[in-house]
Amino acid sequence: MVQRRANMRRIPDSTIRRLPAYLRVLESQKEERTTSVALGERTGYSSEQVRKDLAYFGAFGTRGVGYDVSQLGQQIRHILGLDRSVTAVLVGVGHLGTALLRYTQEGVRDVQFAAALDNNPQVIGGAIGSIVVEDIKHLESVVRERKIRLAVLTVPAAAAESVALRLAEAGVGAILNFAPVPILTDQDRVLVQNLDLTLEMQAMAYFVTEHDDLHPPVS
Amino acid sequence: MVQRRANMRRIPDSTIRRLPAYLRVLESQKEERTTSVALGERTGYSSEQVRKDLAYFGAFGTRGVGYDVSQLGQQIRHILGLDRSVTAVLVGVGHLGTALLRYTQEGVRDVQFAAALDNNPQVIGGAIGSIVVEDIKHLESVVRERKIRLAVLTVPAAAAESVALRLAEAGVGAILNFAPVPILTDQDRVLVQNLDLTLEMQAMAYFVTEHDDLHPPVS
DNA sequence: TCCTGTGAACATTTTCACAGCA
DNA sequence: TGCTGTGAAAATGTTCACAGGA
Repeated sequence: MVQRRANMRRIPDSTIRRLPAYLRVLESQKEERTTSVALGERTGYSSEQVRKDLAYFGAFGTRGVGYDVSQLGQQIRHILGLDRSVTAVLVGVGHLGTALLRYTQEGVRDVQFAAALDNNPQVIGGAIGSIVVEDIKHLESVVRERKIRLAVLTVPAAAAESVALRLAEAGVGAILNFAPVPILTDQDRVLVQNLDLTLEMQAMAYFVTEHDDLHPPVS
Repeated sequence: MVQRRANMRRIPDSTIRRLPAYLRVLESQKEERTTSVALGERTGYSSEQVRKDLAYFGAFGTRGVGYDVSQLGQQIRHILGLDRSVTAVLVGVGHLGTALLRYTQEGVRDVQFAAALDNNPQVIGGAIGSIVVEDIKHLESVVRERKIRLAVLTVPAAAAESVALRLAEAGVGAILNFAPVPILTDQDRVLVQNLDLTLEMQAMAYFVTEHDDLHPPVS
């Protein structure tokens, strides 16, 4: 889960996490108007949930009618900061990093990577789409000069902590960490979201497992 | 979030999601014993949280002492079903799929992929580690013959829904969907967890954005 | 009438505080 | 004394139910 620096906040985290999903539906929408029911169906959330989420930032739907698609989209982009082109740095251009670099070059609504860094000479200098991979030794100057506030970490476990430290030191505001080890330090300076894909798969295993025998507390 | 088929449940979802993190710490642990405080520090959760999670399935720590590392590890593996070698199928061997295939071949504790499928002739027949990529047209027989219960979807958005349908039809119990579009159908037959990495990045953008101007509900 | 916006009820999750065993 | 296990309180998140404007 996201750990916050301060805690004064008006919009719940859970709402923030759903906004990008609404946004994507809105951007694939041809009609000018939509409703909370339609938005709910296409995102998998309840219509009440949708309305409550949108109401948090004073969304103006029209009673009896619904929401204006482009206006609402613009508003969500503004909340998320996506209208101010959030620039990010990706560290670790392996398969996962490459996948993320490609995804984010497909849509305009996405977070844009201003740089991709790696320490592998075989990778440095190569391009993923329009982004040229640079040497990780330039991490500090890249972050400072391009005013990067968001970092995505896709490095091996062993490197994660030290790279995170350098990123925090260089002044990024948040780190989305995909390395298979949690980043635990410096959480008052940067916000860290750990997202470990192998852990997610292990959790899923539970849901396909028969548990009849489990609960009688084992002795 | 995970949507459940039934809802009788004793261990909360939130607990299940943390168990793999505890497990990983336990397996990198040299000492024979550990405590809820140590486990908390290394996973980023509070010690009370750890104790409560472990108590759900009748864990036996020893008061005044702590938990037996190997016993607790074994117990968590059992809860998650990882001691019965959960076999999974990966569909879509792009960069993300390849990354997942590699990760899960590194540790014994992980979910093991029994098959990887794709529709690209360039990819079919190739190997990622010890796993040979097979033609997606064999999806149904692969799932049935290898008794696969868990599917990981890393296909393009356009293919996600139809592949999910085939997987559900073939009898998998759960789908972990990384495609940038939510799987919404058939949720009473299979459990679906949608995990969209680009959406996660967009949500992170919020946390590095200044919001002073936002809240005065916009008019 | 239709669909939003929202207080209130409900449910879930986390944190607190401490009793109790080794 | 040290650390677990657990009720109770607090916080957070979701659903219900309906008032009210277009």
